[in-house]
Amino acid sequence: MSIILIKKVIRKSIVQSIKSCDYDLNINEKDIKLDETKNKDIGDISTGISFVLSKKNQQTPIQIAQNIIENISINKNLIIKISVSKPGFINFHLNIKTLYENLFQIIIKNKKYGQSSIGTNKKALVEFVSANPTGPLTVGHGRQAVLGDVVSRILEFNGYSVEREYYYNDAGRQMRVLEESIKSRFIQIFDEKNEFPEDGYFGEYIEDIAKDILIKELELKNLKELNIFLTNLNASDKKLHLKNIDRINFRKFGEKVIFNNIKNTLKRININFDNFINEQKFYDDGSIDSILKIFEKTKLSYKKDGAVWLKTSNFGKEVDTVIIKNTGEPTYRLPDIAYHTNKIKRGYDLIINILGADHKDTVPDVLNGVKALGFEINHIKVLIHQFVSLIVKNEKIKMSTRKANFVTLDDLIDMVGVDITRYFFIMRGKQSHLNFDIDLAKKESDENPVYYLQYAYARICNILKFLDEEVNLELKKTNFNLLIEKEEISLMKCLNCFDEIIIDSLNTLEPQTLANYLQQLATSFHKFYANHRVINKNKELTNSRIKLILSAKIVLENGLDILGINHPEKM
RNA sequence: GCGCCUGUAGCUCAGCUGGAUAGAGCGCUAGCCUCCGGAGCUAGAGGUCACAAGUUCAAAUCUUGUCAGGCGCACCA
Repeated sequence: MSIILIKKVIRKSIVQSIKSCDYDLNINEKDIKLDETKNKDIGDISTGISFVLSKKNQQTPIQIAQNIIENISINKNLIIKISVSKPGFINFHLNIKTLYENLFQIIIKNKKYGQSSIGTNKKALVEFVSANPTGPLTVGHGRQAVLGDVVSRILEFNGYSVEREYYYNDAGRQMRVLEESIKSRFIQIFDEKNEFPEDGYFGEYIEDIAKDILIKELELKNLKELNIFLTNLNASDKKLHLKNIDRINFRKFGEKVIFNNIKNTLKRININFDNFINEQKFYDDGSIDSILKIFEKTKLSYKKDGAVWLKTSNFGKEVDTVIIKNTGEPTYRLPDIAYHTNKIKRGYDLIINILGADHKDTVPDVLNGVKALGFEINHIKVLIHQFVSLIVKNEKIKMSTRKANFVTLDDLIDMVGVDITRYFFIMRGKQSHLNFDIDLAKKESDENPVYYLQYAYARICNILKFLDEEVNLELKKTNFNLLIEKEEISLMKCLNCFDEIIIDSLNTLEPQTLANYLQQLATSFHKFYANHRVINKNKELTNSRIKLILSAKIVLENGLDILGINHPEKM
């Protein structure tokens, strides 16, 4: 029986016992907090409920604990022993049979082991990355990309059918600046003195795009040919080439190149989006107009200084917010509201939006706007993650695509590989302000914790290769009772917790919970491996241990699959 | 100035719905392969859990204040 169900049984038994002891306290099962004990000699699961009870009842915690365990009735097949310790804890000792039974379940269920049915027949939408195509994805985007993908995988493991969605805007100010930047670099090819826009995109990729455009214009094959062409150019030729510049669509070309690059990068780290949604859609289908009319009608918006304002002060904000500039152009909030109502109308059971900390303050505006339009928003979850800071020569640098002080996600993948890239971002909580030191990343990549997990997996695969044909591996004939060593038991206990970890990561949507668990599991396996031989002269014991490591293999595999990390059989 | 996030070992970070002796990796010190992979295992050094008060039987965890850092507070997205 899984740890979740065992805990349920314990809670129920405690509540019944408390009632039969006539203690004065209204307590239900949810109030009984159960903890894993650190020291397994004391017990496996403990509770401090006696401390709570001793307050209203004139007895010491120890006395209460004694009373509770004297009056408790609990299935001996699950809990073999209950004890009281020091100031008044009640400790439950698991019956080892439950661990054996769990191994059996793991092997039967295999890839399905640990899955819950919470999301069965439910649809979820996860929106993430959503970077406008103004430059390559940076390690900053990488954090969000991996977080979003793993959140999606957690949902899928729990039965949800998930759509991954990327929302972008290729019409705003950013894109105009991009266009000017490319154009300026293009002109600079012929006229070095041409001024580059002060707030332009300074990255080298802009020059590359400009050159690509020229290569295409001149119908050349590659950069080499272009360089030859340019060295042979005289002054009057240069002017000639700048003459036709207005018919070139710099923005469109740039967008195409950059978007391809972004999609490529995502593909490299095994992230595949189902939908790409362009903001323009909501102008075209009239939803922005109709929302505007509703706001006007319900007096949630008003005109002032030539602009249209949304009364965000009605939602508890200090000031109102402009939704249409005096130029007649909407700010991003309006299409965002339209987009979110569109998400809701598409009928998902769960809508997740992953955003960087810089967007946090806009969330209430959008959600309140959607709510004001009469939509239910309880099934929308917004996950905020903190930034990745770049450490260069021991100094923190804020990454900016515009200022071109960033490390691209592609560079990171080139340096350390896909698995370490993914693991790097999910082994830490999304609220941590990550420091990314590129030199350290290179240096540590050989010693990275992700290898520790993969090594455990590869070791298991390797052992299985040495199996003697004479060993009877029939599951029903397996004598689990032979697994009694300390390391075997702690490995089995670890395996027993997987389903709880899964539920936990579903509730919190924090992937690092799972990453931490897998580290523990790998440790537990490596310790077992170091102390005991799986394949040994005793064929019956060999079979039992094979079942144990097979279970570890299955759980490692299921866990790594959720994290989207490979588990090679050889390293 | 206001709001949100963070401060834990030399470094990078777990632990945070309060529970028993605060953990991991890297780095440092010393051990362990006749034997299924030493990318591993064992032992050790290293901590006023930023600081201060409070709540509690119990605080790294909750509350308040202070200090330090990140991010917001646009007719940018």
